[in-house]
Amino acid sequence: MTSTEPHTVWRPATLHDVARLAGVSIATASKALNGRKHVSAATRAEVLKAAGLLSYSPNTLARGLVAGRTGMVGLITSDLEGRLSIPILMGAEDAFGADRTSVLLCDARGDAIREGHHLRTLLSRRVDGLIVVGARPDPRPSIGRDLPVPVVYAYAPSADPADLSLVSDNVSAGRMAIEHLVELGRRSIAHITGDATYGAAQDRATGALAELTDRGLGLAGDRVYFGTWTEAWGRSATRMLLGRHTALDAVFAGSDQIARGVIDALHEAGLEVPRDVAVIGFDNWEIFATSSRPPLSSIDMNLENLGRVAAERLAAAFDGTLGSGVEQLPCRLVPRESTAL
Amino acid sequence: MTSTEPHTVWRPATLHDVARLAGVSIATASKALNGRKHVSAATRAEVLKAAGLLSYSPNTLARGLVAGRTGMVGLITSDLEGRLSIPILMGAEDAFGADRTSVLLCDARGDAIREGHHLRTLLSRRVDGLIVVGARPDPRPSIGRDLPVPVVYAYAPSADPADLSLVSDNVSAGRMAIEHLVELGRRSIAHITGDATYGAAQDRATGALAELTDRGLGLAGDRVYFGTWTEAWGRSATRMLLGRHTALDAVFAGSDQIARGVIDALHEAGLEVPRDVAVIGFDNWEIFATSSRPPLSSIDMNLENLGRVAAERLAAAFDGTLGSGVEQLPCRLVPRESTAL
DNA sequence: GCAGGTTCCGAAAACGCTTTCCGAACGTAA
DNA sequence: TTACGTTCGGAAAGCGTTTTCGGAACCTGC
Repeated sequence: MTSTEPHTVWRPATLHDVARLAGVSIATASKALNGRKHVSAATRAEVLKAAGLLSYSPNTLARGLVAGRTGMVGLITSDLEGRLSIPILMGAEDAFGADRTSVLLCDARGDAIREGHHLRTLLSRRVDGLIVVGARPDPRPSIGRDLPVPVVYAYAPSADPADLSLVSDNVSAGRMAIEHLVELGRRSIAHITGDATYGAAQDRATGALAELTDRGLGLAGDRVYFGTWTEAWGRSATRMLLGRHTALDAVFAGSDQIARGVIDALHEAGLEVPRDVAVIGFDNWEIFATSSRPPLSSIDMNLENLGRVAAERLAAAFDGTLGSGVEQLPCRLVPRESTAL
Repeated sequence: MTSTEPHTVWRPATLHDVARLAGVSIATASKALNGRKHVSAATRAEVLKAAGLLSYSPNTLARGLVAGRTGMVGLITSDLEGRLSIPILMGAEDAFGADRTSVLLCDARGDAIREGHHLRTLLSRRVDGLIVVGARPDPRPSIGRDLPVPVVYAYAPSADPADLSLVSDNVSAGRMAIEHLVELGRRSIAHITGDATYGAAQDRATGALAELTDRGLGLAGDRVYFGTWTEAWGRSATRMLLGRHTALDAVFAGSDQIARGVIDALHEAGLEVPRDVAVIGFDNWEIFATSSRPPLSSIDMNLENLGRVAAERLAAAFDGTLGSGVEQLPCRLVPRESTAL
């Protein structure tokens, strides 16, 4: 908190510096460093040595100016806690190769004005592409047609079918959860989930019902228990179910939080998980799933994969074409003790 | 998923285009758009009209090339879920002004190799500054001395005292928690917290003890209950406390997760929160604090503020000097029902 | 009608890099 | 020796800006 010497220590070396030190022209230096032809081995070595001495690091901006590509993509999110955007970002980083492409992350905080603002900023920075991550898995307004760069929507699809959207396959995920429970030998399965206005909740329920029907089973409690995405709802819905004296040996919860409420209520009722009732959640939110007792089996939306595919689609669009429509990506079952045996 | 027309619709207009359309030189166009002097009102209007027609948006890269500033800062994090980095990023965005400065976010995933890699990439992109966010609030290795740009460490301080680090003031936070409970009239206060190897845990405990001492009180249970950052530990520590038949009318928990375990165990024992025992947590992790029953009072580390101050320090460093050492930033009490009355 | 001062505009350099293209130097074959 | 091909290296243009500086046009007061 005290030092006050001027901070700037050294200006980064430029290609010009390297060339001068190596005694060649900047053209030759450039070619040598980039492995181009028309440079003798001796000169190349000389240039590399000079670059090393100056710890030269090429100015990516300048390079981008001439190449017409910046190697940056923008990620616009509305996800306040980063639970969605960080995994997606990591997937994208992986797919691009972190050294070739960097991600500019902007949080629009659910505000369309701010979103437009960020969009303009990113475009003026000449990002090569855009990933838009919504806050809830339902169609959201398109961020704009005819943008100068390709755009991929992840998690929340665009309402405009001309856009390309990547979402997790909630229907299959619903089937997957039921399949898992049935293979455990469970036959009286209830589905307690969140807000019925969420398309994802509907899709998961649809998938679950389809799988049950295919196996000649019905839903314990006779209906899907829609409610809110809270522990409290998980508890009260479970109490309702138990109060009806229906047979119950498994619950498919629409989120890990709901699942925790379910487990709570089951324990209260003297039932043991998974012996008496197996429980599976959704989201695989580590902090909830692993700190639950017993640890919670869950369906993971594979967000890293979403990010990875988004990056691939963008990369393809850079030198080619971008598709359109909604692409469903598979979820993944993460079994833990709450569905063990 | 079917459209395959070539994607690129239009190349963004350049200053050259604007100038041509307005019938002036690019120098004049530049001056007109940037509000410089030496441009007549008429010409300026003409240029602005042309820019509007072409929906011109200046190329920030090119601008950065000549200005020697990119208007980008790098944020290197190891925070897998983004719980820390997103709030810090938002604070930084706010302080910089999202239109002037953008944030390149890189996740090092706790890997020093990857961190070095990201560092190099960011430097070659000529970011104007760097924010390093650690995963746990303990000193971490410096990312490097004599970098060409100013660096601020947030949340986790750098081990090198020559670096500037911004951390939350855990000692004061500990005092704050105790003060709050005492003002509620509580006198038998226990402290159940996480891993003793965490400096933050020690600091909070130190603050709590100091405040108790200042008020002539001791710690219920006679010692700080260090353990793990889990609900399970919160439960078992609480059971131990209750088993000792010590008077207990409040618990200061080291994290919101621990606090939830504490509340669970209290309920199990037939005690009511906050009537019999008040509970305060730490982190103010919304999802835990608000879904707890009753909603959990907690100490918020003010991460947005951390980000904001980081941005301010960097901005000051751009045209001046960067301090060094560890700067403690205040936490904030968020009262909810678990300490009501 | 002319020195002097304002205004306004444009040519050109610069930022750091890549790439095209031309010329120099060398070696080889006739 | 001349002619030709090959291999290297450098000059220069260009990417899209900003900024400096010189000059043209105009106006003022004598």
